[in-house]
Amino acid sequence: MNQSTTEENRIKLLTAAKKEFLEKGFLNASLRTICKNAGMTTGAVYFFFKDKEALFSALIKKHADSIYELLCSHITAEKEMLEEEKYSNLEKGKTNISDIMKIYFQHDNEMADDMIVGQKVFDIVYGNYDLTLLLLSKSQGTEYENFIDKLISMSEKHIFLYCSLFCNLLGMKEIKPYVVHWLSHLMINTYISLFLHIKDKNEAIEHLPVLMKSLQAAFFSIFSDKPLFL
Amino acid sequence: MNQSTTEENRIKLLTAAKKEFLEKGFLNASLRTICKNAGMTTGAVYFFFKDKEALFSALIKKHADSIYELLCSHITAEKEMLEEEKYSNLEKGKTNISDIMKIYFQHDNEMADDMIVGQKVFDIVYGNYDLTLLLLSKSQGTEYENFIDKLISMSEKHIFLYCSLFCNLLGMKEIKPYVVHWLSHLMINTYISLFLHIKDKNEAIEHLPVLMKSLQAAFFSIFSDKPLFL
Amino acid sequence: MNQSTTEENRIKLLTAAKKEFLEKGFLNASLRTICKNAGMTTGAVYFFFKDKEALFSALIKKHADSIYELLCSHITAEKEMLEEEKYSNLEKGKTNISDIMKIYFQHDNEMADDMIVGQKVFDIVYGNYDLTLLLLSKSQGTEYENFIDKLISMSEKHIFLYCSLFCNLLGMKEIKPYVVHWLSHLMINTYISLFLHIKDKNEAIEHLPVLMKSLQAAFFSIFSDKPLFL
Amino acid sequence: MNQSTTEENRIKLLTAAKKEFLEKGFLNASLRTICKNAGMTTGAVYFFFKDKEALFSALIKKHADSIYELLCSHITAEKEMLEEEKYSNLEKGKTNISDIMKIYFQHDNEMADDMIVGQKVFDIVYGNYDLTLLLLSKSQGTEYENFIDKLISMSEKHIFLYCSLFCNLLGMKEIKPYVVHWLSHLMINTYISLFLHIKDKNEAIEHLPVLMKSLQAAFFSIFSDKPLFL
DNA sequence: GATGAATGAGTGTTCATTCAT
DNA sequence: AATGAATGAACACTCATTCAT
Repeated sequence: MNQSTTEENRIKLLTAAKKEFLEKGFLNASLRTICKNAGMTTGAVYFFFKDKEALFSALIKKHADSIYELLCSHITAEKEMLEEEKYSNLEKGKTNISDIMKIYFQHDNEMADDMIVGQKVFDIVYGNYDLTLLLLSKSQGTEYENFIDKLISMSEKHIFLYCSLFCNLLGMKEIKPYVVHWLSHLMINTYISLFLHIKDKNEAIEHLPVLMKSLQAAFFSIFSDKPLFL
Repeated sequence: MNQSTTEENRIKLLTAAKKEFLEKGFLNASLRTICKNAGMTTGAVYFFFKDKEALFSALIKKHADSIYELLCSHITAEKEMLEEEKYSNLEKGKTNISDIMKIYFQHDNEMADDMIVGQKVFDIVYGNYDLTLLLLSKSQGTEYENFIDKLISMSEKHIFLYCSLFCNLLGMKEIKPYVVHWLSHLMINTYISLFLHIKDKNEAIEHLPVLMKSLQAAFFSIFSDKPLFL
Repeated sequence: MNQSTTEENRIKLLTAAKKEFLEKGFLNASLRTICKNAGMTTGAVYFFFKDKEALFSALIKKHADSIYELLCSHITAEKEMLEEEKYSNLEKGKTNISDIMKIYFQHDNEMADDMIVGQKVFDIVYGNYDLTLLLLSKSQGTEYENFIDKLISMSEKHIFLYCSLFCNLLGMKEIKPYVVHWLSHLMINTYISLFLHIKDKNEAIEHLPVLMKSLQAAFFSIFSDKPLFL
Repeated sequence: MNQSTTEENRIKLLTAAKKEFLEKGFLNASLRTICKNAGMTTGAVYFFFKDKEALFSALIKKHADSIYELLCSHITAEKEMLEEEKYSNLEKGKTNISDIMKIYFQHDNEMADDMIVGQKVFDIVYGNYDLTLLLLSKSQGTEYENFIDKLISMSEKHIFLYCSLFCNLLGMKEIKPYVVHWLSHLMINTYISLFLHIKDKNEAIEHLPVLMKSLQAAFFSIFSDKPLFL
């Protein structure tokens, strides 16, 4: 018991910090309160952590990194798929969107990739609900305050590749940058909204197919001039 | 001159407050700074306003209300349209989604209702860019911090009516509440994201048709079991 | 009584600050102690002063300025005397130090300039003994921590002019810069040491003639190769 | 290896302390920083030293002592010289200052005593420039903060003897105590100023003859009533 | 011999708010 | 109608020091 006391105190501090940050957000959280709740004195926090922000980061760094990296690897994977040129049989400028969608969903059926990634994300994200909440909603004033924007802009690059490819095949002019951004925004916030509203992971996962299908509809509709698929 | 001085001072205070809140957000804004910039002393603010939050509210109340009410009246209007039962020719449980869409877009062609509302919203929202920014991004810590959620949950009721009607006609079981919420989230955030990224109203409006079509695709795809309109 | 309370409080604060700074020096002084002794709360100091250093400066600025300016004007005056070329009858390179001293002390007898300046300095410096003490001994950590150096380097320029002139007349090579600096150091510290040791102004003034004569001896000996005026 | 490790750690600590004290002065130095730079933990310092001040003292005690003792022994030596009564041929009350100076400088030519002491001082003082700097400029808050005063008041006793003797021979009344103090101040600060401004020992020594001659002029001028050696 | 953890009082500073005038 | 003075609690953070191990 004795030798673990320090680590226990560190954890007490982190636990109290998590609670306080969740309740008040980073900026309004009080180190005093955290220490008091951890049964320690104000100075103690500075033994373990450089400053208030380091305490916050210590809570969520690993978590934030794993979320970020999962998205990175997903995007890298998709990029490779595009480079494999599944769409290479299609004739540039003369293809129509239905042909593209057929290929897209073939692949999707095989891999169900989007949903697999979705599930992985949910494993992590729901694996520590509080930390994710901290990261997404309570990090204003820290280096993580733009975390969502980072996710969006990463996903944006990925979506842009698809848009470029499809526009090229369809003979359309490029999708406007903001629309690409918006699509990315849509996707990332779909996950985030789901997370924030549905506290139970399995229930969230049950929602995924519908949301994905709907997002895909939103996405592909971009490439059609017709009012809507009629 | 004398009787208007007071009103002038009120306005100076509000102007300085707007600047400060925009720069730092509600919580981090300093009343001291506001008063200094308004050329007044700290006490003055308490003559005009009950406290810091009342000052913030005084800035955006009208603006927030008008946005809120516009959405209300839009929803009421749509509700009436539904009650007029444009879809009454369709046979319950035996209609398919294409039929519904035909009617939906007929009406839309006549009215271009969604886009008209969109334009009205933009008139208000871009009419005072700063106040909208305050409301959407700088209101944490005030009664308005959940303003977006309020919009979403109002829009939710509206979307729910459509969903109910369509499901009924299609013989589907009801759309899950969260999916309805999410659709609403999608729509509201589409406006908000557009606003935050595109500072120029006309440019924003140019984006609307694409975004609306895409949102409609997302919406209608909900009612189809098929992977996607193929 | 009521309307003067604020100014009284300001003075209480300054008085308490003076006491605390004198006892502990700027860096080790505690604003809390100052406020407590002034019968005020910690925040009060920030109504009157920007920060701790501004409180210190408020105490001694005028005082420091008047000392500095007195020295400035003295030096300017002496410079003009040199420009009047009292020494113009002497032949460059062929004069000896006794001739120079004769002229120097002629002027000095008329004006007793050095001592008059000395007396003025003492009027100011002893006029508020505590403030001078603050400035000279307790200002580490403030903008005044190098005040003495400023005085020395100003006096240095003045002494340099004399040295240049005399060396020129004597046909000597220039006095080394450090020696000029040291002479300046000598002079300024003579005043400062006197001040710090002799708390009574008149007693201090009684010492001046001896010290001045001795300093002059130190000064003129620089220009002689002989062991000493024998 | 083991038994020297402790000593090595002591030295690491002292080295890091020297650096920190030089940079920030005693009061503003941080034990934390010292320990960190020494690669040790905060507690370690308290094994070797009683407290912060003991650490400082451990650095400079020997150095300060040797400077102090050199001055002591010099003064003792001079006292003996005086007791040998080199000036015993002179008639009390009827001697003039020139006669005294002749003897003084005779002795000085033989021994060049002042300058020899000066060189010894410089060997020590420049032998460890950092420690001397610590002692002279960074010791505020420690028992050494008045070290210079101690030197001055010791040298004072020495100068007092000369003054007494000379006054006696000259038939003058005693030099005032403060003037004696000031002369001592002059001398000690001449060394200190030289040290602080001229980092190179040999260059400093080159300056000594001029400074000494000048100081001697200052000294002997004290015993003359005439305006100055004319 | 030295660590590493923890203390607790201390720092200067900022804040929204109050209130007599 | 508005000032200007003052409050007092709160803030993040630093410090020299202690002590069980």
